Order: sequence, then C-alpha cells, then structure tokens
Amino acid sequence: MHDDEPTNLTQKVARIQDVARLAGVSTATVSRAISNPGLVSEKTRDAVKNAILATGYRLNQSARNLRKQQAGAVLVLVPNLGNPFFSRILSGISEGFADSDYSVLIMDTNHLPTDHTGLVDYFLDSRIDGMISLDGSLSSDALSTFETMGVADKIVCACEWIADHDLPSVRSDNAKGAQLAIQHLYDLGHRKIAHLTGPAENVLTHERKDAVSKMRCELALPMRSEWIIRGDFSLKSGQNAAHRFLEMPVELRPTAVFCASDEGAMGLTSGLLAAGLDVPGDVSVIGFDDIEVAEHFMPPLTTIRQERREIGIAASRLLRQRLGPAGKGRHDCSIKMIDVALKQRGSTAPPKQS
Amino acid sequence: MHDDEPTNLTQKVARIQDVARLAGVSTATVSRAISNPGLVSEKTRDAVKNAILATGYRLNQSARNLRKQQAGAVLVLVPNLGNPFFSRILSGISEGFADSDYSVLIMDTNHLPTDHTGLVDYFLDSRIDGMISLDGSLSSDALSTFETMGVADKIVCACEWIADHDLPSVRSDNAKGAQLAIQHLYDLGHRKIAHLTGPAENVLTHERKDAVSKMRCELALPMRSEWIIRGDFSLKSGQNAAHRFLEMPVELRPTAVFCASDEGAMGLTSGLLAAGLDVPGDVSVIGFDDIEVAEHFMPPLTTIRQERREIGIAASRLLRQRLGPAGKGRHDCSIKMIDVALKQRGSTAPPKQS
DNA sequence: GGATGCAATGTAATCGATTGCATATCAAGA
DNA sequence: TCTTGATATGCAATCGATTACATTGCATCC
Repeated sequence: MHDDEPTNLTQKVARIQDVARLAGVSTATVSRAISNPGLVSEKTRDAVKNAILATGYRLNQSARNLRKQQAGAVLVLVPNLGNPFFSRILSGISEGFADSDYSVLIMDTNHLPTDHTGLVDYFLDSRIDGMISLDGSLSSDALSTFETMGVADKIVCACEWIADHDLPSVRSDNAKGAQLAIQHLYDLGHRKIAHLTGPAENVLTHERKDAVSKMRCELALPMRSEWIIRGDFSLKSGQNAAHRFLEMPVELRPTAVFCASDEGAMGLTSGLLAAGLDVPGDVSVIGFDDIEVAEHFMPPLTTIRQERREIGIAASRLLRQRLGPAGKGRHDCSIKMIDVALKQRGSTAPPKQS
Repeated sequence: MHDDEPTNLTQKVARIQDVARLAGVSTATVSRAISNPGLVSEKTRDAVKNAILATGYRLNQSARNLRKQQAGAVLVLVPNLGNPFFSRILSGISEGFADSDYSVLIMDTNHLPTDHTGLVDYFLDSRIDGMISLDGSLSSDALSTFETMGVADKIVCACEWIADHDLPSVRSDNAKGAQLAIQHLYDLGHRKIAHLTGPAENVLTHERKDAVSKMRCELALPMRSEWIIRGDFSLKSGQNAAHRFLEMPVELRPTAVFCASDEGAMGLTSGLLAAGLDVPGDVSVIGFDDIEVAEHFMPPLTTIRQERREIGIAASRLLRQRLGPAGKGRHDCSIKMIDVALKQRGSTAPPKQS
C-alpha cells in the first residue's frame, strides 16, 4: 500500500462520497443536484458542480440502475440487419435516446430462435426496460408472454406493427404511399399497372396491396391476376418478378410496375434491362422506401420516400414516454403516422404508345 | 397491503434470498451454485436448482454488475450501418456473445461527433467493459485518451484496423484476396487490368492496392496511371468509375477491373451496362466482400469472399479473452487472419481478343 | 407570538448479488 | 487422539447511488 506502488498507477475513481465531501454537503444533496437540480439552492448547485469537475466524478450507472430498479437499456428488434432500409431508422432511434441514460441494444431477429424464446428473458433478467420492434412478425407466444409478464406496455412498434395486438406504433402512411405511386403512374398515362408485393404474411404487404386495389377501382384501371406478382421485398424477388413479367404474352404485359420495396424495384429493373427491355422506355418502375442507393441506381429510381430517421425518432419518443413516470398515457394505443412523399426520378416515364 | 390488493397483481419477483431460504442454504451458497458450481456439493447444487425453478428466480444483472464492478456490456463501432457488408459481422459478434452475460451495443460512427468525443465516456460511465471497432478511422485523440485512461487493452479491431496503434485485430487476408483476384483475371487471359480502390485514408485501400501493385510486378503486367481509379467502396463511386472508364480512349481501356468492394463493382457494372458495354463480354469485373446481393446481381458477381460471420465470432472471442481474468494475454498484440476465397460467378470471362 | 408552510438539506435504509474470512465437518495420517 | 488439509458452507461487509423521512431555518399570516 505504498503511494508509489508501481502497479497502482490508476487513480481510484471518484465516487459520490468524494464529491459530497469536497462540496461540503451530503451525498443526498449531490445526487439531487445531479438528477433534480431544482431541489437544491443555486449556491449548492455550483459547489457540487465544481466538486464534480475537480474530482472528475462520473456517475456509476450500475449503482443507479440497481437502486432505481431499472436496466438502463432498451432493445431494438430488427428483422434483418443486412437490409439497408433499417439503418436510418436505427440511427434515428439512437439519436432519440442520445440525451437519455438508456443504452440501445440492437438485435437481429433473423439470428434468433424462431419462437423468440429468450426475448422475454431480456426483460426478466432486467437487462432492458423496453423494446422497439421493427419486426411485425413477433411470435404470438412471445407476445402473450410479454402480456402476462406485464411488460407489454413497454413495447412499441415501428414501421411494421403486429396485427391483433394493440401495441402503440409509428408507421409510414402506407396507403397514401401506394396511392401516390399509382396516381403518379396514372398521370403519366399508364393504365396497365402491375404490383410487386412484399411477403405474404407481412402487414405492409397487405396495407399497400389493399391501397393499390382501392385505387384500381377508383381509377377504373384494368386488372389481371398476373399483375399481382408476389415478392418478398428482396432484390432477388425482384429478379424473379422480371422472369414472371417476361413470361407474359407481350400484349398482356403491364406498362408499369409499382414495387412494394426499392430492393424489389431494383431487382426487377436489372432483370428487365438484362432481357433487353428499357426502363423507363418499355416499362416504368416505381419503388417504395427511398433507400440511399435508390437515387444512385441506373436509372435513378422513382420511389415513395419514407422518412426513416423521423420514424426512429418518433418511436424512441413514444417509448421514452412509456418508460417515464408510470401510468403516463398508459392506454393510448396510439398510432403515429409519418407522412410519405413521391420522389420522382428516372425510372418512370409516359408509356410508349401514348 | 392486502393480499387481494387489485393493483398488486404482479407477484414480487424472487431474489437470491428467496431461493436461499427455499433451498435451506445461505445466499452465498446460492451465488456460488450459480456462478461457480464446482464449489458446492452436488446435493446442494440440486437443491438450489430446484429452488430456482420453483421460485422462477432470475439473476439481477444490475446488482451483479455493481458488485463486480463491471458494466456487462460491450460496444461495437460501425462506420456505416447502412452498408450491408457489416450485418453479418454484427450477427457473428452477437453470436459470439450470446452465451455470455454481456449485452452488445451497436453504434454508428457516422452519426457521432467526428472527434469521437463521448466514446470515452462510455467507458468512464461504466456503461461498457470493452469495445470492438469495425472502424479503422477512430480519431487519434480518442485513441490516446483511451490509452491514458487505461482502457485501450479492452479494445479490439475487426476488418479494419488502426495504423500506428497496436490494438489486437481480426482481419481478412486482404493481400491474398487481391492476389487471388488478379491471378484469376490473369488466368482468364487479361493483361490490362484496372483497380477501383477504396477511400484514400483507409487501411484496406492501402493493403489491397499494394497487393495489386506487387502482383503487377510479378506478372509483368502493363500499367497506366488511369488504371488506378480512386473510389470509396460505395455504389456511387463505382458509377463514377464507369464514367472515368468511358472517358479513356478505347485502345487504352483495361479489359478487366478489380474493385475493392462489391458495391463499387456493382456500381461500375451498372454504369458500363447503361453505356451499352457488356459485362463480362467487353469488360470483366470482380469485386471484394461477397455481400448477400452479389450472387443475385445481374450478372452474378465474381468476387473475393470474406468470411464475415467468422470475423465477428473471432473478434468477440478475442475481446472476451481480454475481458476475462486480468492480465491473460495482455501483451499479445495478436492479429488473427481470416482466410478469403475466390467466388467465381458470371461477371468475369476471358477478354474478347483472345 | 405562535402556528403554518415551504425550501434546503441531512440521515440512514435500501436495491440484490458477490466474496473475504471464519467456521464446521470429515477423512487421512502421525 | 491429535494434527492437518481439503471441502462445503455461512456471516456480513461491500459495490455506489437513490430516496423516504426527519430536521432545520426562515418567511408569512392570523
């Protein structure tokens, strides 16, 4: 225990006690000065502030978490981290929690047991206080466990949501997006319009497909069952769609395709280009999402822009509100709708005939 | 405090005390049975196990973290979450920590103050015990702060690494990858080979470019300065490269391009296709990374495969080892090299002339 | 003047697990 | 029988903050 003990270079880190002693107050006062400054006099506040600076004091989160019976973290569930669509949302969420004391954990449900066992444990092990799910296909089992454990009100959905469960959610105005897309094609003169959907069980797929059907009625567009092409949002499914397209007799081919995702639109486009067709000369293609690469694609992709950063920020706001003092807005199964917009670029044009 | 108090539905969660009482032992024994089973007799171990099951006990991480003076979390630094290249590495890292008591935080350095202030705070605030950086451009300031704070030995690099600092790292065999690529093109008959590089300051850029130069010498390949095209790994930079390519007089154009990233290769390819050139008919293109979309690209992209999941797992192993009982392998500035392999697909072919 | 209320602060219990040290038990060896 | 040592377990301090409750001082009002 010599002062000059060579192995003991690291100074002992200051604790709240040390700050209190230096400031000439009790630890309680220091604690209040930090997390509830309104409760202490200005003079004391300054003294504490100086003492903190002088000692280099840093609050120990573990201690606080233990005492406050919280985990100090939230979990974000992503269906597929490899999908660039999610990155901006994630950074929005991070941003939304940046000024808080919460850490943000990110987990890919792709690499999780399919029954989502273990997620509940995250709550039970007091590793997280809340959760944002970007995955609308959370297992029903997991969800009811959340409910019986009484943590369901610490979960919010973003982008996708979960049918039959009224979790609060933040989502784009998908119906409007689909509507804008169809209207845009219609205004260009297209009448034979196909739709490349998302995966069958997905809520977004339904929402967008329904809106397309509705527009078809309203605008009295012709309809053929082949013009609904099943996809799954992926690049590959877009390429498959190109094959499906090329199999159709030329006279029955649509002149435009509205794709439920940008990746699908890009896959479709490259498939069509590879087959010698021109986009938008022969076929107009419009996507959904406005991911980063969309405007660098060749041709630059016309698409429906989702404000992903905003979605992330709104979701974090929603969750933080539920993590705050209990009961606050408990039963407001709120849905926060984020606006979408048409980004007109190079992949859509009037049809050839006109 | 009635038993039937309606608001008090949630049973009080069991603590180690409750388990101890039920098992007829002390809390110390329960603790040992959990985290150091070898220390207790088999009989006791079973009793504790049963008591845990009966009470539904779950260890409180905050309490453990406080007592053990740890944070129970590690941070992964990603240069750009929007880049699908990183997703597999992240899931490898998650996998590597799945059976541990650590939570994995993920942060995008893109959305961080450029001086990386605040990262140090993560350590100081005892929010993390260690860090894996996939970003080779960590600010020098931040890094030296880490060193003076004595936490530098809790940092490992993966994929990229940091020049002039001997942090342990996991990386692909970049030199071999570049070598395989050039050799492949050479074997196909190509002699006029261009290289689309990564961003100027990047370690991977240098590593791969140097290997290309070396191969050029060895194989006595012709060389022109325009055949080194500066890029930045992105799709867009690939498209710019296509313009650069098309500006060259036809007789001086390379017959093949080795790109330092798949995204660059895809951008280049679509740029060339859009200009009416054929890939691989007129120009062979080979990428680096083997991201998911590479094999679904049109044409399917020949590339150098990086074992991303393995990199993630190796990195987590490396970090866990450093987080374990102190001093273990402290000064083994180890570099773990992960093998790469050529994935031959449709974007490369013999040159036209031959 | 005494009651009242508010603001500012202190005292000490508390969150829930871990672990150094002490103790008990038992077998083997002297 | 008495040591000795190993094994298994218990006691109680400890990690570092938060906060219910108590206390003090001072201004206000009847």
